[in-house]
Amino acid sequence: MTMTSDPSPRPHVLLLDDDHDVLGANARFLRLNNLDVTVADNPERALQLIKDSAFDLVITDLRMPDMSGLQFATALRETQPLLPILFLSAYAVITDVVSAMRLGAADFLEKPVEPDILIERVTHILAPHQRAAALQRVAFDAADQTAPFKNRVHAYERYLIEHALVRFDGRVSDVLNALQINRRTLNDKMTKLGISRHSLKAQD
Amino acid sequence: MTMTSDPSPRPHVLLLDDDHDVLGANARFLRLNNLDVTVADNPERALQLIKDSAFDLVITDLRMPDMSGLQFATALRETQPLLPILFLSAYAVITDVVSAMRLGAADFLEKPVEPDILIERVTHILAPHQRAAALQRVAFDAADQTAPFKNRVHAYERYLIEHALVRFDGRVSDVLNALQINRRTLNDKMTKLGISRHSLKAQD
DNA sequence: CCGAAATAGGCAATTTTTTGCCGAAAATCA
DNA sequence: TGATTTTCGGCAAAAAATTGCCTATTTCGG
Repeated sequence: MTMTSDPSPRPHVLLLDDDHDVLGANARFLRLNNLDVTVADNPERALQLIKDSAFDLVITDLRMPDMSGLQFATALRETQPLLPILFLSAYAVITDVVSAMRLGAADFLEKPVEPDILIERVTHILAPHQRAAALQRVAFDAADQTAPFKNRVHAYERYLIEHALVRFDGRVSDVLNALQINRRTLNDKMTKLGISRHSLKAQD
Repeated sequence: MTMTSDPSPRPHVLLLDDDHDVLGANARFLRLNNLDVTVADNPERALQLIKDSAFDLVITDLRMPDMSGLQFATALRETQPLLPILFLSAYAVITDVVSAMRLGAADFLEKPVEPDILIERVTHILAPHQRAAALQRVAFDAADQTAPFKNRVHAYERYLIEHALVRFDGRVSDVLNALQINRRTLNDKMTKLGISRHSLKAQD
């Protein structure tokens, strides 16, 4: 799991809304904030676009004519169980929010949304440690139910350590402090689990 | 299935609300529906009760004087990453619902809640297959990023064991086989982590 | 009710993990 | 470059976890 020389370009965001005014305004604003934005004004089109290229985030309205945002998200989840989804809605009721979160929504905002708030939430969702949290769900939830207990615990320990190393850019001392673990113990675990701090440092 | 001489066949529910009228009314109604209900009128008391005995569900108000329902749930999740939580709130805003779901809430209902709806949701949450699904969704990653390494690993171990127990309806022998773990080790871990197989068996 | 099977706790031997201390190697900085 | 900080492995004592054996209790099916 080496993060070699990934140029890490701009995050690719898919924006879905049936209202062209909202669509244009939000797209413009997100682009101003250095995001690569693709727009769709209906769910079918959005699903098609997702099939064709990779996105880092999907932002969708909840109320749309053909298909609700929840139906769209359900369809999306069939092929993309991890892709972060941010819901926007003008007249959200509690049950919609509950349903959206159960589908694994990254966040849920009320329209009209303040541009500053939108950018703040989007940035948060796209932040490395947030993505790592999403990865964690696959890694351990969906993971191999047949693996022995010990292996699964070791996999989780590996995740925790790698995650902390990424978070602190490979600085062991910070990891020690964050995880509240003995230095010697951490070193031993890293050796045993085959973790190298060098391969987890940022490169730019 | 077997309703013979089970010492505690009825699900044990903890009801937390600072309003004594609401507390009494809901408790009475839940008891009429064959649930074993314990009440608390403040979060500290609730946390103490949970430390002392095993519950199958916690129902809590969101707005309370000393500590919000979200703070309460956060504290609860430190020791009980899997215990289903049902939130009730009169003036819920979207962000509260999002936060609650992120803490692994089983459901979120608006006050005043129709007794029939309440019972329907509670029954649904307590259904074995629902609990299994909740285990997969919430799990351990609700634990905060600042918790010590050891605590997080323990939370994960707890998750694995509780998940397996639910999956096999409390049959330890099947859990041993699935997790490929020594029987003695499993028993010790369950004791140390405070896991009871009885509270994870199916019941109706 | 009885007998068989499953479950769980006490105990002690064994194994593994954790920890502190030492010094060496590597990275960082002035 | 040289000084300082950070990282890391060897070693051994201490602590904790794992395991097997034995037995008590509970559960289950007649």
